[in-house]
Amino acid sequence: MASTLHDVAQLAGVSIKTVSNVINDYPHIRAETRAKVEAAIAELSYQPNPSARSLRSGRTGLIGLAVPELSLSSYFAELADRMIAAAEQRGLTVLIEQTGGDRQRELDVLSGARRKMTDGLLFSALGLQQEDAELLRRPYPLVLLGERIFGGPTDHVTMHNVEAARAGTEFLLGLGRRRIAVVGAHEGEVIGSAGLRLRGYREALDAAGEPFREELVGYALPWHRRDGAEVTRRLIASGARFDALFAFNDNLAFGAMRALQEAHIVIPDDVAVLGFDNLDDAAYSIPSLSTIDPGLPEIVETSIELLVDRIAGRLDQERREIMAAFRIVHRESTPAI
Amino acid sequence: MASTLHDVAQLAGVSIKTVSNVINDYPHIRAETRAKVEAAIAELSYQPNPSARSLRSGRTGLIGLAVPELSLSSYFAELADRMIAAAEQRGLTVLIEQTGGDRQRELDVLSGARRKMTDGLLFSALGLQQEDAELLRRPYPLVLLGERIFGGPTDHVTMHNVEAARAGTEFLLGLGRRRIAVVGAHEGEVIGSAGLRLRGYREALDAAGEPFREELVGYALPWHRRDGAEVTRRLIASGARFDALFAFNDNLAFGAMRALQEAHIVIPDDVAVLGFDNLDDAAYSIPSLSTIDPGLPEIVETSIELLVDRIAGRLDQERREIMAAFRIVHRESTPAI
DNA sequence: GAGCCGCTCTACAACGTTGTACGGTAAACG
DNA sequence: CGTTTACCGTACAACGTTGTAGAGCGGCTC
Repeated sequence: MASTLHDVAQLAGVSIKTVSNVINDYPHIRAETRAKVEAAIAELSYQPNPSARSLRSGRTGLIGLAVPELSLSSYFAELADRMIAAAEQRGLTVLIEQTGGDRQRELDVLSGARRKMTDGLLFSALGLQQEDAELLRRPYPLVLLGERIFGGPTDHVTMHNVEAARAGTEFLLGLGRRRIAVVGAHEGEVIGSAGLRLRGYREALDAAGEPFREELVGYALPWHRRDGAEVTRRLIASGARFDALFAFNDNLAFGAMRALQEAHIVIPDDVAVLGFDNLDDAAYSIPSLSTIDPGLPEIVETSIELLVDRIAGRLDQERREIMAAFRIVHRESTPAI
Repeated sequence: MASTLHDVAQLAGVSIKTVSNVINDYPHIRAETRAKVEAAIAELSYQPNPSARSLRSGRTGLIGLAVPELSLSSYFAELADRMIAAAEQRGLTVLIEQTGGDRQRELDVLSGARRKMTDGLLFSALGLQQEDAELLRRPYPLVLLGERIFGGPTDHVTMHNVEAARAGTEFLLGLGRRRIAVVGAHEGEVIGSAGLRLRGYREALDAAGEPFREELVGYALPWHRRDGAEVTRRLIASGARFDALFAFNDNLAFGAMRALQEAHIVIPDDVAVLGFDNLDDAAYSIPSLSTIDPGLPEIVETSIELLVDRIAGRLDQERREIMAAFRIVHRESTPAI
């Protein structure tokens, strides 16, 4: 059924290598020869065999994208969606691998069989920790995403977590809110989205001379909608008073809004709500969610660019750490100024 | 860097083919030899080269999953998530391709370069139409998902759209609601999720002796949250009265609920809302969404099973059409009985 | 004890492609 | 006019694996 270079060469009356040269845009081919070959390719509707090509060339045209999961966290679905599109523009195919955010499965991804079939890996870690940094030293192109590890041996694309969380908190303070609950903290975490965002929150409080109130900190792991709802229910039940709520991602915020409304707390009058991620859904929740936009398009373009660069070039050049620009998106869950 | 069968063979003092036999669980190998080989494999941390393997065997271990998109429609993210996990259990890797629901891009997927690097395709079409059925006749394993084409040349896994929509409508009628708006109809569509669900809706009305009111039909394409909101706003603005709303998917329902609440219409007292898909989010919206569960796990398992079967076996055996079982999930957006 | 069978292992070829080396021709140069 | 240079095309080998065929050996059957 499937035709090969050999068939095309025979039909066009040239050598097999000439057909290969035509396909690979080798410059020194007579127009006449090229036309003959192209006609033969069309007639046989020839398509190169990618396995043979990869075997010979050492490149598969595949890149891995390791994420915790596609559903539940819309953030990773949006990330994957954009990554697939961005890769396609560069002639690459994305192969998605789900880790569940589990440390062991993340380690498995790093050395699993799929590393032999991809040219590089975009690695969005959630279970690894700063101490695991050296485990990222691998003999293949690897770009790290996320905020679990900093200063590791690989290129790294991330966001301004501390600054953004600080700006978000300052934004809420600027609205006159003084008792700002947070949802999504992780017990004892220093590095990682939760730790960094909590740090930004505290910095803003300190700068404004507001006390840090432990009773307003809601711990949640993982960061799904249901966790946001549960934590917020507990905060409400604890009797702690708060006039704003900063959720460390939009999913948590959606769940938190749910819990607030159950308790007949009015958003934003009684409690202003701010999220983080600017998911597509944030514009369509009820009320629509004010949130921090971490610059996903920039993250996607940059990380693919870095990976492509590593694939093409040397693995030993200096590592790069890039942070995307953020901005605060003001919607209905925070009062108009 | 990477070691080959050759290296392992040399280290173990056996032939290259013996190593291959060990790896592929060929039964007739002395325990002693096997141990030697396995030690050598471990020492060199040998991993087979998938390109060479594919070239020689004709199998890549990859299967394509074509969906319209991963973000925006959580349904496809959940589908992809489960499909990746189900494939993994069978030693397969899923390669996701996004078509945007565009007919031309769907056709491109059918004959694109990726078909040469996958052993089969799970194809969730949205842009193709019944007339395109014959275009699905392909020389590779192909399982069709969705409801755009019926009776085509391939295996097909779908859901009971008509029956489920009818049951959903009867459920609303059973609550005493008589003026049931629908959101998500497609102008003139007969086959396709929208057409079939509209048919189920009409069948239920007919059976109950209720008139079909054209003014209660909201047309929406695509089926994103924003479309549900827009259509519902128009329905409200038109002055048409309705006491229930049946959205043809959950995203539309979320958008519709948003529009209803904007207009201070109380759910479910003034208007009961029913969705379709049972997304994870449906349990966490405000109010939580009653919806029709189309049996996603069954769809995923079945379609992978069919595809694996085609890959392993003959392509010419009779085509199969399988429908997953559905059920109605009762939550807050419809009144307690 | 001749013949047969099953077990264990090996040699060789092949999958379809691309890199290397080189042969030949025509144009450009000194 | 001889030599270099650019251009166009080819032959061969190699990428790492698995299928096929078969060799060698021991034990079993009759």
